[in-house]
Amino acid sequence: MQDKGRQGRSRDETLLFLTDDELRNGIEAMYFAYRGFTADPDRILEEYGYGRADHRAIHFINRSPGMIVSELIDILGVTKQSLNRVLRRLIEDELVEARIGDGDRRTRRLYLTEAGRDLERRLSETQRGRMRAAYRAAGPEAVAGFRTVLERLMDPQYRLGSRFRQVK
Amino acid sequence: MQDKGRQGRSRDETLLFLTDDELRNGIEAMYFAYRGFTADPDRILEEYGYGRADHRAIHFINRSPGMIVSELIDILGVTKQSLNRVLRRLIEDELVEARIGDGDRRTRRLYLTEAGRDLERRLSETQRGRMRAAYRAAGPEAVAGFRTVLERLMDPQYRLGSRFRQVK
DNA sequence: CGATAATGTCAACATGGTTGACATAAATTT
DNA sequence: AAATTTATGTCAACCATGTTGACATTATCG
Repeated sequence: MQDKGRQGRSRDETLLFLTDDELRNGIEAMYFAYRGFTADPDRILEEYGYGRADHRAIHFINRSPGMIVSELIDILGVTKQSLNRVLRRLIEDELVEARIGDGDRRTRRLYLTEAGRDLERRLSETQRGRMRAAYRAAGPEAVAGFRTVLERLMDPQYRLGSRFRQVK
Repeated sequence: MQDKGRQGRSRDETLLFLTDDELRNGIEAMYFAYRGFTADPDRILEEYGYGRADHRAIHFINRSPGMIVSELIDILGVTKQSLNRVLRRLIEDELVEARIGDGDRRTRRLYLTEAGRDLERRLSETQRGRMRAAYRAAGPEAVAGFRTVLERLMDPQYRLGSRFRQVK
């Protein structure tokens, strides 16, 4: 945290939070925080024989019920083959239901079944629990900062604001 | 961001940042931010035929040169077999050097070679670039909040303070 | 000397990604 | 109406990265 590693860019304000050291600390913090953040759901998923990929599908289907397959592919950033392997099992296991699209009958609208919502709730509860504890300990201003930086770290099309009003 | 989904727990202060909705937004933000955050290094690694596991090993060896294998295993949270597969290749490719421990000759002290440091620098530069842009756009107070929440999200033994003075 | 510790290695397996090729049904364009 | 495009599904092969279990070597410790 000392003042070292500063290049030519030093204005007269305190830009210490932009030193390479601070940036490296932030990078490491992201790594460890993400790991902690996924640890609890991973344990639950293991009971069911599911993995993180299943969790993500469940999360986003719950978040936007009626989403079609190609939208989910875009959000997850995986190939249709990869997603299909996941979806096929979730549908077989009756956690997810795929209904034929009303307008465009080529599409499949995805919904969680009651059992799907139950698992989602279990997964989400532990994760929200950890998030809530972190938020509570850090306080509202820290949380606002946390969210601001996260939004800036993601690729712009995934920012909360952009995600549900695509231009296309 | 409206006032909905609040349960019985509402004190008279503004606890809106603890609503399930806000928590879910935070969870999603972590997911997308982590993805953005790893995207640039992933592209570079692909050129070399390396993956994220190699990146992590390189990162931590650079961070603490002379670290022994078992310490790296603990930090990464993987098995020795898994790490060994990664290390073997990095050593063969002469990005990492493993020297016999001075005191305890059973141990191997790990160091990046010149080539290893070069790759580390390339990987780190893009990642720091993104982090710097996010930090700069968000400002120092947001950054402080970001770091506070991240520290709370990780398992306690990985917090920056704890990591280099283990009780053991 | 015997037990323990640090490391390495082989093999088998699981998860979750990829690419490529092909199939079907429905919508859209010509 | 026919041709093309789109949305989805499927098979197969492959890769990266994790796991468990078994075993070997070398060095340290009691």
